[in-house]
Parts: sequence; structure tokens; C-alpha cells
Amino acid sequence: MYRETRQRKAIRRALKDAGHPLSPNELLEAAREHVSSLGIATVYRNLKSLQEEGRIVPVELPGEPARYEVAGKGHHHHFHCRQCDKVYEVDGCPGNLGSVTPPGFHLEDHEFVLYGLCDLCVA
Amino acid sequence: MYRETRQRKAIRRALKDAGHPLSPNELLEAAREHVSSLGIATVYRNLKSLQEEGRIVPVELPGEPARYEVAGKGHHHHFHCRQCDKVYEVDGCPGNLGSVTPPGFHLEDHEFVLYGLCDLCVA
DNA sequence: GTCGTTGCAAAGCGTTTGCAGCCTA
DNA sequence: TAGGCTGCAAACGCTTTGCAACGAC
Repeated sequence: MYRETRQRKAIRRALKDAGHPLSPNELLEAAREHVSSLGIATVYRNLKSLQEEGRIVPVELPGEPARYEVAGKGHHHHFHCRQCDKVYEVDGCPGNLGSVTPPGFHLEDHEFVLYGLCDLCVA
Repeated sequence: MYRETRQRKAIRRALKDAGHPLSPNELLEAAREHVSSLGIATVYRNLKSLQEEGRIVPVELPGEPARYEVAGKGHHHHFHCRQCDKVYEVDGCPGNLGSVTPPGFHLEDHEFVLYGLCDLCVA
């Protein structure tokens, strides 16, 4: 159904190579290394279709534009470095969620974001 | 330093009366009940100055426009109802954060968002 | 050759800013 | 009365959409 164009390949490859969530703009710059004429509209369109296919998932952090990462990584959360602005995956989950859910509320999902300095910026 | 204008009063009152975080637009509609000529630019300007004064704090949820609540409530998190789109405060905190922080990283803060149905929407 | 895809430019949408007149202190 | 504040409209940055040309199948 979806065609494998040069642009689409470049976008998927850039996302995979990055290893951490990328914003549309970061993705544009990265993918332009392979397809220099790439336009931002194409990035958005492909992000949308890749999401619909389930190949990537949005990583939405409070007050930040959405970033995207490859799907299928299992339950995890993110660490946002205040210095370099990169977003890292963190495995595991604090759990203990029922204890903070108000009575009568139905909990379906949760998001969890850590803020601080990554190992590179600590040094 | 800051003048207590009708607009400013209406905005602060609307925020206080709501009892839960409001978006700029929700705030505009609520505050217009008292000052019908109120403009959205004034809402944004007052939100900014009230923040600088420390009277309100932004509540930023992933993928959502910022909402605002009155400051001074102590450590808490939020529950976002998927049905009515309201945001509620939840007291307490799962804790156990150190266990998910990657080695070498310096944890300074965290955000935590619950998703599901509020008690009104469950019923 | 078909028809989905691309790049450009224009349109949207939420937020910010410039400016002349207004109103609080 | 002075200078901060307001409302309007224009500007802004990010995202989406319209359209004609392009290119994967």
C-alpha cells in the first residue's frame, strides 16, 4: 500500500540510526544527509503514515514538540536532559500507581518523565 | 508593581473558582463572564505575569496546550480524563524514582501523568 | 500509465508583539 | 497625570493542506 520512496527510506533510516526520539526538525536535518531536497511537509506526512502503520510511536513530553521513536520497544519511559535537550529511554517503571489513583477513577495508562542531567552532561 | 485591573481580577478569580487547571482558552471564556470585552492577548499576558509573581504554575501535559493552576499546592501530579478532557490533581507520588534512573544520570525532577476516566465519566 | 508521493507555497492554529488609547495608582 | 494595561490586528513558529509535477510499481 505505501510506496518505499527515497524520502521514506531516508526518514526511517534516520530514525533508526539516531537511537533516541527525534523531533520533526531533527529528523529533517538527519534525513537530508541522504535526500538533500527533502521538505518538511514530507517529513510530517511520513511521520503520520508511519504512525498509522504502527512502525513508529510519538514521544510527547510536557511543553515540548512531539518526538518520534521506532515502535515495539515495550513499556518504558523517558529522561529529558535539561542541558543538551536530548531524550533518553529508561527501562522499568516505578509502579505503585493504584495508590495515587483517586477513588472512583478508572486508570488506563500513565506517562512518566524524568528531568535532570544525562551522564555526558554531568561530566 | 502590578496593577489590579478588572481583567486581572477576573482571570485570577476564574482560575481559583475552577478548582482544576485551565487552558488559556477555557480561562478566556470563564473570565469573560465578568469582563465580557476581555481579549485573549490579555489572558496570555496575565498568565505570564502571574507566573513570574509565583501566583500560578503551568501544568504541561504531553501533547496538550499548557494549562494553569494556582500555586502553592505542594507536590502533586495530574489525572487526565480521556472522556471529558478535564485535568484533576492527584495527591501523592509513586516514589521509587532512583530505581529507574540510569547510572551516571543526575535526577532533578519528574513529571507524572495518569490517563483514564474520572469518576463522573465512569458513571 | 496510474495514482500515490513530493516540494513548494499558502493556509491554519495557538501564542506573542506593536501600537494607540485607556485606566489604575 | 504617568506609565502600566488593554484590545485589536499583525506577526510568528510549527504543522497541515492544495496543487501541479514526479516517480514507484
